[in-house]
Amino acid sequence: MERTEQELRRLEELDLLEQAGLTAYPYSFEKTHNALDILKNYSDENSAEFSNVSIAGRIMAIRRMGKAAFCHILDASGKIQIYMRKDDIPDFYDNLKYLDIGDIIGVKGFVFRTKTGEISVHTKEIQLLCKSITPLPVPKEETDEQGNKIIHDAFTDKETRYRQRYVDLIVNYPIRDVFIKRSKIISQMRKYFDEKGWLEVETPILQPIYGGASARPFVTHHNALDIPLYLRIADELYLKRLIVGGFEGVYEISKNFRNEGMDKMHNPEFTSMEIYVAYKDYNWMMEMTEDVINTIANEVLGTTDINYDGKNISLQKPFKREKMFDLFKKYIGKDIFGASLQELLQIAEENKVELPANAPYSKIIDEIFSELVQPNLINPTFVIDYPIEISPLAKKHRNQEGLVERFELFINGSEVANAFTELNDPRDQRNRLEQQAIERAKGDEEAMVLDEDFLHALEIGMPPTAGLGIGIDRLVMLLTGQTSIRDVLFFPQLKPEK
RNA sequence: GACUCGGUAGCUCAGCUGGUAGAGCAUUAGACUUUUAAUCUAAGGGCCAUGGGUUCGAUCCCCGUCCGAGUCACCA
Repeated sequence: MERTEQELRRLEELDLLEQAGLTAYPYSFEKTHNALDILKNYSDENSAEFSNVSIAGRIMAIRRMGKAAFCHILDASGKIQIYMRKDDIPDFYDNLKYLDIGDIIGVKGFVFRTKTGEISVHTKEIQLLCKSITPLPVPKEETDEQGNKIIHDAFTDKETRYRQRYVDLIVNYPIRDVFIKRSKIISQMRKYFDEKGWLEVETPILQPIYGGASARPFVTHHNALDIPLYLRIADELYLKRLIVGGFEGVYEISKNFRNEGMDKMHNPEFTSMEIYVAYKDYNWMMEMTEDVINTIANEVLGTTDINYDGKNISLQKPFKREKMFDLFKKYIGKDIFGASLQELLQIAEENKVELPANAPYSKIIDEIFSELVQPNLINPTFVIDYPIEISPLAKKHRNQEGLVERFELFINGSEVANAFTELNDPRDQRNRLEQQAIERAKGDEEAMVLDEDFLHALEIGMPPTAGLGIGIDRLVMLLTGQTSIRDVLFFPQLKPEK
């Protein structure tokens, strides 16, 4: 391994510190406060309560001035300034020159306010808790007259930020808010479902037959069984088996895997939430969906008004509800319900919607929708009643031939949720999956695979059920203002280096 | 997968019409006991992503490769 000049120097310093009798990697440290506890609660009146604090954190800046020094340390709550004088720590002070940005220290002392007014900790005892060998990027932070923070030499290289997220989290400290919000969004969602009495469950990730969505899977191999296994593309079919089994509300928050392209909206592994509730239909599910999103926004953000990508979006319920074919009418000026393949192709051509060669009917509808309608759906909109061809797991519409009871929720032109009144007539389900098998035989790699055991479960009998899937990553993007999925994942998929 | 842009010091970047590199921060040495982008003085640090080509000579021009970003395509 090649080491840089700075790393070699730090390794030497580490030796020197150890020769001086210090432990560079001790086992624990007793903290009494976080940086934020002190900054928020300290005042000149109650300073006595802060006469003996113990804090720890990573050195982010150090200013040595002869026989006194200042540094800023960063802990999980934020940054705080430390003041050190040779008089107070005579034994340690000479070692200060061997401390670097990136080292972790523990400090005991009293809180005070400096001449310039910054709340700081005056060190009485100091201990090295971890010596850092590899230098961190060193951005500088300036506060201008208006109190705005200006970052100089920010650590901006996306590739390194994603590959070394641990560095990114330290140096670009504010990004941790996105991940904290992500965690809160998920726990609020869980809380909402748990309070309703629905059961969080786990179903197989390794599946002998994949299903529940139209996508290409990852394939792996089980050695002992000597069979191929697929990483799940959706939870749907297993969760419905559990409804058959007698649970009346089950949900799962989990990773799905799709072997497809990656871009700002797609990562090969992504998190989704799927929930199935017995005796309900998609109308009920729409209300539940807007309620859960509304609740999460209020709990996590404290508001339902968000700004995303320069657009103001209201998550106030109720959300708009639009029938899919009404939207077609609205945005292409034509009723295409029941249109022939020829007519659809013509519309696609007129509107410059590009289609793959020999696209099936369902694909064309889908393309026309995503090109001409979807981008217009900025405020939350439930698009309801889809053509049967593109929804093989949804129940036939109770009033209208050729449609199913399905909705998708679009916000800012992007799909956030997908739901239907679940198809529970085993005869119809078999027909539809057989139709998929035909599409598959014709070369549609994404068409669903027929799962006999799933059909068997439906033949045992599944009560009327409503099902919903929410793309957690996209919801998090929306609620945190991020425009790339990579920025809501700690470790987005990248090509291996070299 | 296609196109565009990018890869130069630990970090952020500059580098002219081709003449083998520059700044700030970081680092090192010195000064400084309330600094805060600390300051002042001095110094070190580079296989210019990578492999070829053109040229007397390539960070720069040409071709290939790798990695990333963006757009499109594929894809919910």
